[in-house]
Amino acid sequence: MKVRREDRPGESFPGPVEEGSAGPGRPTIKAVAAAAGVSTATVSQAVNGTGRISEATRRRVLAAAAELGWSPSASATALRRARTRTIALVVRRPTDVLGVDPHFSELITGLEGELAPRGYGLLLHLVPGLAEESALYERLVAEGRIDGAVLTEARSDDPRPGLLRRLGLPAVLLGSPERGGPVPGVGLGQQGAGVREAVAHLLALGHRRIAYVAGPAELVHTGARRSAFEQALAEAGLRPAAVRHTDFTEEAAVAVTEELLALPDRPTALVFPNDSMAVCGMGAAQRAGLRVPMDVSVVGYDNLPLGRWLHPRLSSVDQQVQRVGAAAALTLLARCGEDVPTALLEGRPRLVVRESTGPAPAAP
Amino acid sequence: MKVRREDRPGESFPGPVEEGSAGPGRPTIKAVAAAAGVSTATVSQAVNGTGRISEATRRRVLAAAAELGWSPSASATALRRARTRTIALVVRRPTDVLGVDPHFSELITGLEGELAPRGYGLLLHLVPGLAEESALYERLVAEGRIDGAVLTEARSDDPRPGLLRRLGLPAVLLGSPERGGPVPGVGLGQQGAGVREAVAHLLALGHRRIAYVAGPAELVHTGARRSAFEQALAEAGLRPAAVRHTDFTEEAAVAVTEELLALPDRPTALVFPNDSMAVCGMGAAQRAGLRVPMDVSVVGYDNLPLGRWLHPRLSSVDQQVQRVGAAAALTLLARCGEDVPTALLEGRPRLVVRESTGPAPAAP
DNA sequence: CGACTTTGGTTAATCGATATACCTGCGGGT
DNA sequence: ACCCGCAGGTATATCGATTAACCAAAGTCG
Repeated sequence: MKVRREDRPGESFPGPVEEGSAGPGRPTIKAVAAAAGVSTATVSQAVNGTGRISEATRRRVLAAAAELGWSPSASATALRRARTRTIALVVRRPTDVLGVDPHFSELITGLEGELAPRGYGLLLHLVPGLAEESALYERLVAEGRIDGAVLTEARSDDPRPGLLRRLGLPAVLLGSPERGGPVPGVGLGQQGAGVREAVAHLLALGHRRIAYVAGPAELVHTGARRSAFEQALAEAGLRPAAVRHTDFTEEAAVAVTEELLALPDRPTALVFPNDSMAVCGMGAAQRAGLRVPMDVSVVGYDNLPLGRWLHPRLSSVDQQVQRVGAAAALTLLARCGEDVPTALLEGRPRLVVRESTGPAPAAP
Repeated sequence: MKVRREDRPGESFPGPVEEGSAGPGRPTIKAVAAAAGVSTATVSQAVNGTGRISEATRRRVLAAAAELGWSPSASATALRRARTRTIALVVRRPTDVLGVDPHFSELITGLEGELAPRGYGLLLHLVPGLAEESALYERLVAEGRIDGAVLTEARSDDPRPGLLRRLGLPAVLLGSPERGGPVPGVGLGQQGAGVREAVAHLLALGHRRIAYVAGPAELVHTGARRSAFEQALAEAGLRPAAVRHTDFTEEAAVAVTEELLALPDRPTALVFPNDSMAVCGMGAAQRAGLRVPMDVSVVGYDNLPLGRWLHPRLSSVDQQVQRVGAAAALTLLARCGEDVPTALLEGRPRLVVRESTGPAPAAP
């Protein structure tokens, strides 16, 4: 199919929109001032609540503004105040054929919930790699397009906090438990607790050969979770059946699962670093003729909505990404000089037990 | 967990970022002009390629700009030119507890691919309902925050194209085959073809009792696909085993599936309006003790990445959402006065046959 | 009663870039 | 020698809002 444009008889939306076709254009502060019989300065002060304006005049101005449907121009305000009321979220996508991790959908939902009511916008960008991400921040800052940025997936040696600090751009970092870095970290910090709970659950079900599928080694949370996993097992006097690092792709999930299930001493439970991969792993296991959870148990991470509806329903660690997003937004807004309540992120990651985990199979 | 901020000994990122902490602030066009020994007008013209500037001076200016790391201020340019180089995408999410439909991730990927290289940004907003969506456009336009908008999920009596036309905002509408409306439609127009192909596939497999799960009746594509479905069956001398409208939520998918499978004359195949719902339906069927595809076949729509990895792998109609996104971006950019190639959207929706469809079970 | 404060507003500079109108040499034609 | 045209820039108004400085009128107080 071709995008309409040629071979159409009754073309009704020609080329670019002609300027001024919408009448006299949008009203400016001048029009409002004239309508209210005051100066533009008064309008500005009335709307912003600054300066000394009588209640009567203020109402008159507000009425005039509403009447004309006027809102201050974002560009003009941004220029004058050097604040754009825009926050950037840059998503690095592993490969460019796949879409964005569903994880981000949740995060965005959480962010938007706090940003929108305060008149802030979310500027979304997708980049292939870390180098492009840094270059993008430089450009966005150089152009003065944003007031702050949300950094996701902290890495062990992450160049971004330092960069943004140098650029003077407020930022928050997700996925890092570290304190005192160049930018504040938010949530996703007690990842270990979630993993520990998952391990405890599996141990209680009688599992002894538990394998762990980890994310890319360069991510901070990968290490945190991995050591939590190993430690939790160690406390029970066990060692991991296996630990494999992956690049977070579905392909890798399938490949690793197949490999783990072919091990001479097959693990009875698999712990995955996110739900997408867990789903893939579950599929791979089933395809290999194993039943979940009778032959092998599977645990995911993130508790995506979809997991509730699969068969079997996916047991997963809920880390409340939405709330983390909200907290990140609040923290960032505070750093942008906005007057917001302190971000409270009560609770920690919790395991949600569903159907993909069950008693360990009797020893063969 | 609490967001760090209190009870911390070595606070190292205090309150709002203090102004000017990053040195002399970002360079302006004046600095570049001074460095190059020319006027600011010359700098502007050199950078924009307008006016008459000698090649030598141009290079000198560009060098100075690069040296200082200067890019024109987006706010200033936007104010002067009345162009923000920002496009809005407003996502309406059915309920606020769930995240964003993965479908949108694909769409965004496609949009970004064309927007980013041209220096355009994507402003993302989430709203609960249609009324809020319209109000949001009004605000964004009143504030002059955007140059255009991508409208998704065309409705049969959609107020948005008219609204944006009145507001004078360039826009494209996704999911509408209609021509000649107030704004151009893009792709997602031959939905019928995809459904027809799916039906043909099922018929060839021997299915005779095929049920159709439809989206909300108010969406344009729902009607288009539904009639394509009924027509395709009619051509084979059949009637739908059932047609049910839903609100696109996972809950509805599960409920409808359970209802359909409990029908006295149980359908042997189910066609869903998107992959998320198909996955839910598949889960519901399996949970009801049915095997997919031996007892019941399932077809989705969208061909999301995840479908490839489930067990069984999901048969689905691929409508190339990413490409549609790219085409939408190009069409919109053209309407914004940008010089871009005409959007070509070759191909039409195609069925991808995987494992969730199989021969119809022998009649009981 | 005159200096002083307070109230309620206005004037004008400013943010950074763009575009129009306007100079300034300089070579060429006559 | 004089005017013209043009290449190559520059001075300045402008986009729309904010804000510091300022001002007029109306209390206020010793």
